[in-house]
Amino acid sequence: MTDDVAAPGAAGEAARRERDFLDSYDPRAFDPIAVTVDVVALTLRADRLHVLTVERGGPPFAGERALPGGFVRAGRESLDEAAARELAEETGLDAAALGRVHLEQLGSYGGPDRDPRMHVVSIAYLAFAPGLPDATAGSDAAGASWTPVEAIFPQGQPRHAPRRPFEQGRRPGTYGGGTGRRPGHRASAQALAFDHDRILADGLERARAKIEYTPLATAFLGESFTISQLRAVYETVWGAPLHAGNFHRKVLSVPGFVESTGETDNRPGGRGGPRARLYRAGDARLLHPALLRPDREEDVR
Amino acid sequence: MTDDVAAPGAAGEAARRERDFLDSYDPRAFDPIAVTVDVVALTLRADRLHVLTVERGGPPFAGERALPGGFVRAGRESLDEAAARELAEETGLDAAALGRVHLEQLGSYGGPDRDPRMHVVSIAYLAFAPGLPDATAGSDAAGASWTPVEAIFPQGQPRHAPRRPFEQGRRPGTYGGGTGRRPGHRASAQALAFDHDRILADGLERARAKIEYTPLATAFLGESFTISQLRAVYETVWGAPLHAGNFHRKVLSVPGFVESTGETDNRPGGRGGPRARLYRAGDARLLHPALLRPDREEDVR
DNA sequence: GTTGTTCTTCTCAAGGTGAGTAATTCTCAA
DNA sequence: TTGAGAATTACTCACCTTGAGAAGAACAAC
Repeated sequence: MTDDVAAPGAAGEAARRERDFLDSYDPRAFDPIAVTVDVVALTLRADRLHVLTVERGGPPFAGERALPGGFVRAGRESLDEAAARELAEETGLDAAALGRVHLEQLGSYGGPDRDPRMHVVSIAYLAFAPGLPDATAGSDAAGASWTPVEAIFPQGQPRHAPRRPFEQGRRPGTYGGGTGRRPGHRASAQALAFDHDRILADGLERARAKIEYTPLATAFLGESFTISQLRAVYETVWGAPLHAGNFHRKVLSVPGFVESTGETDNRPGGRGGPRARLYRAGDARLLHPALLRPDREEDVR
Repeated sequence: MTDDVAAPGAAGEAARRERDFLDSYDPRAFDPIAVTVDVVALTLRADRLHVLTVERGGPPFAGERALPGGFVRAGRESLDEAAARELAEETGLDAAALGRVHLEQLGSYGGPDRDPRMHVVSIAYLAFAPGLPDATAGSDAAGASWTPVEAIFPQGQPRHAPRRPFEQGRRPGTYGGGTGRRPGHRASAQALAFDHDRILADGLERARAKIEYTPLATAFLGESFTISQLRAVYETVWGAPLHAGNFHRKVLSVPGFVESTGETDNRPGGRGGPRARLYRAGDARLLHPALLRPDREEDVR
């Protein structure tokens, strides 16, 4: 049915009418909606997940913390470009360093009341960054800094309390202790301005899901890394300890996930054990088979 | 570090400043960006995947086909509401019928030149609908109709030619034949207006991925269905035949995917075989373990 | 040296998957 | 009426992946 999907016939007449239409078109005839990009930039520091936040310099929500973001420059940049620009401005990274950062679109948030000024549609982006220097506030953002995710969602919010299928190999600092907040403590009020709590929660869930079937966990690490460091990424993002032996076997058996550099770690601050072999990211874009999160029975409902 | 994530102190002063700011705020001070929603609505008709398209009544791209969509009503609706409204208008469905339709956000498209009129950011939505009546053009859309996806992407576009691990159980009409287009034939020019080809391609890939780990394939079917009908959904969306026996075992073994109604099909147009048992969608939101697409080695790269 | 920790490799049992076979029930056409 | 063909459903079997545990070797700290 209806096979005339493309109708390139009668091109001259149609082109003239299009021109007439565009000449008389007034972009300001509509009620305006502002378009912004917000970035959920995640990184790992000292075995804890951190998110880049800024302190808002002016109203609305002056003084509160928020995700970095800003208005899209109308007619001059794409959404991806706007997100990359905002991230670069806030972190002070140059294009080269930004090349090692994974940036993908997360989703859009467009409720009419999410910003008191006017109807603002925000396109959220998710970034995975390797350990970055302290975010020296680029220009407009008053104070950009890496905030521990647990400081915003004390319990790991949309996630349930992590279970421990076994206690062996528990690594300290992976979850819990450090902030002095007791487990069970929850953020009663919102921690970030606007609906950025929700955006961050969505970003975290996306990150947790994405490292299951893509090699993006390596984006949190440097050029070369050990299997243990890679495992620490998974344990930190998922908030659950993993079986070291099985993880090792799995990572090496998935084709294209990592490839050996032939070198070994020089162990700067190790707590014992043999020198680990170093690997770099392979050429796989998809993990096959995937590394699945343990114990997701509850999520099935 | 920086534990003062929420700063509710000095509330009076801050509130007064916020009010002053909002009173003097002019929403039209910025270069405008228009915000639209576009919907990739998929359904199954006669064992072929169809997408809802409209013929554009006016410029730009007058006369060409496009995805249904329209401007978001500033200050009056959320993105989700706008997408549901557009879908309802285009299909002529009431709220009740729309309740059976799955609608989720797909992604945003915001290149500065994707619309010749001005910078338009479009939030795309993806809908899974059961067999719907002919889309009687609601109001504004000239002619809304269900277009076979193969008419837009003759070869199944972003997908490679489907392989056949086995020939047994090939169902006619699942892919290939019907349009008279020979395999190998590709759409050279774009088939849909704007960048809607790309949006549709992204929607198809999302649909293919989503039915792997969610029970959303049932959203293409009626209240009750047979395992074979469910398998036909997977075969049509994935464009590859599946092993009937293994599929059967798998679907029944995943907890919460389907539940028996106790009844059997009355077989309106069957080609033989015993009456199949009927099932309805279960209460699972995630398939565990997932039904994975066969043969994705190439995608891994 | 001794102790404890980490890296790496094995083993084993349990469960999921792809492929094939078969009994049964139905439609359709000779 | 009968036989061919097809669909539903249930098995079987070999293979692979996974979770859990164990163990040897290498290294740091006391």
